Amino acid sequence: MDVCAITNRQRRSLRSKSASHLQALGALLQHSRRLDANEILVSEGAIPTRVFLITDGWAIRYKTLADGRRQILDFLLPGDMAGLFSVLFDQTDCGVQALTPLSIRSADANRIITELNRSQQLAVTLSWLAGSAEQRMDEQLLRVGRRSAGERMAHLFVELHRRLRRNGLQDSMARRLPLTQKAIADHLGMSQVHANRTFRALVRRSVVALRDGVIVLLDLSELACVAGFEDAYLDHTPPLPVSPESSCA
Amino acid sequence: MDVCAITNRQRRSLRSKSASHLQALGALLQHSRRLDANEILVSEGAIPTRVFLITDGWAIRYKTLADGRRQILDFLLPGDMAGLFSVLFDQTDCGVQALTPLSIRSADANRIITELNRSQQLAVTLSWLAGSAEQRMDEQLLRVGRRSAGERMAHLFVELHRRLRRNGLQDSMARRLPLTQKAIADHLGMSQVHANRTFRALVRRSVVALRDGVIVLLDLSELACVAGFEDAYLDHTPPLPVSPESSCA
DNA sequence: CGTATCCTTGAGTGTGATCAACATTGGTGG
DNA sequence: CCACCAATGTTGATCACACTCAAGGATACG
Repeated sequence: MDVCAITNRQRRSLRSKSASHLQALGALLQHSRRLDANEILVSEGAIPTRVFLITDGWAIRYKTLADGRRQILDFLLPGDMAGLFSVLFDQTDCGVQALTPLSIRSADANRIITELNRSQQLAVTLSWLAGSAEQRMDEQLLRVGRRSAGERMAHLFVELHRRLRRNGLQDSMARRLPLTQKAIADHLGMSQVHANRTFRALVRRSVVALRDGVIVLLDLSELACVAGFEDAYLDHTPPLPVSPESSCA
Repeated sequence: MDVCAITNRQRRSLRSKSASHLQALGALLQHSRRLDANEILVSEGAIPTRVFLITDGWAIRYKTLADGRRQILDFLLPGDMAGLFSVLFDQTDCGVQALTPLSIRSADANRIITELNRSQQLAVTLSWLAGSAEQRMDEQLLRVGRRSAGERMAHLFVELHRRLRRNGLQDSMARRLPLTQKAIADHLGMSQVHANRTFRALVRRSVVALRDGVIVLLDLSELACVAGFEDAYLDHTPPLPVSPESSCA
């Protein structure tokens, strides 16, 4: 009997249990709310008090420097959670802000901590979410640190498309990204002007377009090619049970 | 009674429990081993089979692109763990390599998974470690994305010093960084040549020096100043129980 | 309408990359 | 012990990618 096979079975079991407990975690988040675009959910350095689930719209996790330079660490899409790890600490290390009008559900940090102490599985689920998040951060770091501007942007677009699809959106919807060029710039570590020029270059190659202020992905395989996208790094880390209609899009 | 105070008490309790379970986790890692510099512990894309604790020496977590460009995601110092989150997935998203001669202790992934299913607290501890790691990654992303070369390098040095001290090293030892300029470059997203020039500039200001191939930090407060170091982002995330002299202003 | 936000484009500048050469060190084998 | 090689650090010259500054156009909103 292969040791590795045993491990894999255990992993699968861990994962499916986590998936079901993710539902349980979702059930804790009762309180619904809507926010306008640009509204701040969590400010940098605040004391964490609530945990959020994005049910509709996009948000960002970000950090800023004293002189105003901003880095968008991560985009939060429908189905993603926010503030989950900060719950364990006294201070949030980054802010969270709505990028579009937003629908969220949330719960008090107390509630989550209590539950965390009680439920074995919730804790495992949390580790698992943390692991997924870290994999994304790793990829993002490689992107910013070692790829050219064009590669960075194409790569980001492909990743967002995959995440949207995985979170349950139709392909046609997953191709529509409500991003400003400033936001892209702040995520990819470049100036807004340069983001524009880089974007224009992709438009000229007909792989993307800008329609009504929304970025539309036209040619995903060409985009993946430009990006030098190394496949499947997202595929083995589904944060939600791959149920047909898992989300609330 | 302030809700926030309750939360904080719960947090503290969670944290101290995690701290003690970190010891327990360490106890699981029985198997000792030594490696030469540059030896690879985990190759990229491998199936995770073991979890490591660095007991002496430095290692790196890294990713590479097809054409050889490399990004060092994180430095692993004595007292740090590796491979802990990958255990939950089928594939490691990054490689781990010794930077100096290395002493490690390790355990089989099976063992960890089994324990994870059994021990409530281990899972919480894992989440907590994941949270700390994520905070570091966030800071690293801000560094690479939004800081100038000089700021980046100074900031990295300050962070490494603090981490070394927090992991229990004497100040004089924590000022000695066994880094090649290529490694620094690959971590900060710049060329080796530029890393050299940037480093030289710091040497000229007498804040650092190179002695016997080891980088020595001379003036930490000046270094923090050059870095625009925003204080204390590491201080509230001690991975070990907060010992009396944890801080170093 | 005036103001704000975002996109677009041009011009000039500079940070950082690339290429190349050389010094120094440490290790290896003849 | 010396010759050789592989890493690493250092420096110069050249060039390109990306930044800043600036200005104008489009759209939305009060």
